[in-house]
Amino acid sequence: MQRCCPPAKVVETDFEPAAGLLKAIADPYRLTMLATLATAEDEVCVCDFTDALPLNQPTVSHHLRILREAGLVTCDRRGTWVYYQLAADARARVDHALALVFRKKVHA
Amino acid sequence: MQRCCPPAKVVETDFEPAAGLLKAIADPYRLTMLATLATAEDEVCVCDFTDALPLNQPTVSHHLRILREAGLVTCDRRGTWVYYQLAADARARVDHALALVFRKKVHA
DNA sequence: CCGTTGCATTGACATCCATCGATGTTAGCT
DNA sequence: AGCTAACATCGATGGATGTCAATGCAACGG
Repeated sequence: MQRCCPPAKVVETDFEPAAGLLKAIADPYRLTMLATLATAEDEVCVCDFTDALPLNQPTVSHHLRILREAGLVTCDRRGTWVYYQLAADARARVDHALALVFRKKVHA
Repeated sequence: MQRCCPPAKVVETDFEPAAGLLKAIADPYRLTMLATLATAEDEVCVCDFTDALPLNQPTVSHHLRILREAGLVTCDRRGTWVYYQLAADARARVDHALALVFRKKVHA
């Protein structure tokens, strides 16, 4: 039987970091949080999320923690309240991860 | 006690579709497959993946199915072999989902 | 102080997901 | 037809993930 094809070369890049970043984003509530922070162009208090989302407070805190640990948001406690902000390079980091994936073949 | 802040407005967009698309991508092996298809700029045989990845054949098939159902790749059976190709609008669909999230406030 | 309020953390549970062995299906070869 | 090869599907299993009640902790007000 013939070969199936000219043996294609599977890329060997380590996509673990990129996958981790995308995993942190791949949730409707976390996307809502990111979008809110992006459109606000400013800090947003945690209570705004707990008020607006159909989630209990611990769950909101959980999602915010994931975004925080992914480096996509930063938080700042002032008094009793905690304010979240979109990390300056959040969009850039995601774009970079995608560029790593979708880049075309490099022509010599 | 004072209010925490001028009540920020949480966006009400439905991010389920976007999250679904990102979830389909948020895996290192699936990113590897997409990157391979992108750099190949051509079809890639399933056997190339089963050869190159440390996964059994059913697992490779599983990941390809997820990408297929997300509309990110297409497949074409020719004889015994099945060739996968990056969907033409794959990159655009992901970019659109991200644009939905990271768009700044619309100034009236 | 003491009670309250806002948020984080813990522990438990249910569900989803990645992986693989076994089996099914389709195509080619003799 | 019978055999083999390539890929898909099924079923089971272990690990990851989303959710919430209970608890902890820090900051304010009385």
